[in-house]
Amino acid sequence: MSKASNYVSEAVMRRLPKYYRYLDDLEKGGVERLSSKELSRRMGLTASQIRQDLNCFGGFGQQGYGYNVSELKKELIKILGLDKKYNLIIVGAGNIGQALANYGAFEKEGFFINALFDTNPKLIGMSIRGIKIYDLDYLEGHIGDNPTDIAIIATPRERAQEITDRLIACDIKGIW
Amino acid sequence: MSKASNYVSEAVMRRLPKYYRYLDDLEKGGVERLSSKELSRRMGLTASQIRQDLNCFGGFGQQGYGYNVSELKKELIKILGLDKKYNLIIVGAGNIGQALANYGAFEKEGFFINALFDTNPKLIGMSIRGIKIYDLDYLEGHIGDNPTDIAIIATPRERAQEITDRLIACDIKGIW
DNA sequence: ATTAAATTGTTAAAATATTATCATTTCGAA
DNA sequence: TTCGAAATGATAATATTTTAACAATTTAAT
Repeated sequence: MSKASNYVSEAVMRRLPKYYRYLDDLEKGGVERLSSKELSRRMGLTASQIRQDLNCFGGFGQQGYGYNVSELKKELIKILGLDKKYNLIIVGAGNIGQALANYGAFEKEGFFINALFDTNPKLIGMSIRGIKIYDLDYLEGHIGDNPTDIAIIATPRERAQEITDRLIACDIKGIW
Repeated sequence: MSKASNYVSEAVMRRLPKYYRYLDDLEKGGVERLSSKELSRRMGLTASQIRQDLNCFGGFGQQGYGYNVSELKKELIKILGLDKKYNLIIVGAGNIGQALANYGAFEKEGFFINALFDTNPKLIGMSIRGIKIYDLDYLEGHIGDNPTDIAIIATPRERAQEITDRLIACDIKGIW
């Protein structure tokens, strides 16, 4: 049923979120079953590519029938890790950082913003939607004390490199 | 000097903005000359790839010397169209749409937001930084009357497809 | 119960993209 | 001025990605 190889190419990984979004829409639209051909028509890819992409993770379809939309969507959720929760921090509490912190919809997708960091004394100590703004000096301390999966860098570009280096030193899994 | 072929692969196009950002940083750091080898070291690509990518557009380098940073940057500006001005509209004046409209830094890069669109009667008629919010019904009308290069969709996802269709019907060059 | 149509998963072929190689050119030191 | 080191741009080799083809299986109609 499922393939032996465990390596999945980057090109495939890039397409997975797109598959997921289409399946989510189709499921919401009440579509239950779907052929690679039909999906290819909608997405503008080839049916062959879709079948090959999905087969990297296992034979989710059924010959002569196609794919079950909900089932396939569930598999994609597992593959993409959308069923997991992620803890975020935002470095830079300026315009963009504040806008992101205020934008509540991330929680629904499993992303929880735990802290903001900045160097501006006027901002340090403030809270946005209950999320505290800390002194940038405390960055490593916070990451050491709190599980942190992803950091969003929302600083002027000049500072981004330095921040990136510091985050990498902390073993952050994802930087955005 | 320059290559005959005029087709440039998507993979190359995806890398160009990254080249530009590195060159911009290097120029600001006072670096005048640069070899493909040195750039490859910094960017984590192969020197060969960099040379081949750049050669899609012409022989900007000099044997035995390398590339002149400012000159190469200028070429990339031309290739990427960063010297041009673009007129934008934002469809959806909710959280994200407003945040984008408020974020002034786009103008510096040549992107001018000309209008916002929404269906919410409370928002229609309002202005953000002098940018008016129009009724979504007026979308086609506005695009017909004003040069519009790019549309940013900042609506809930359910509406995005319909908006996209309408924008495509208007011959918008870019949708984000 | 048969059969035709539809569809998958897999294998093979074709197309693209990346990397290595190398002749040629330029710089810069002796 | 000569020579070696450094570097490009082009070409060739390798690797990856995409597409096509097809046997096997399932559905559904007659």
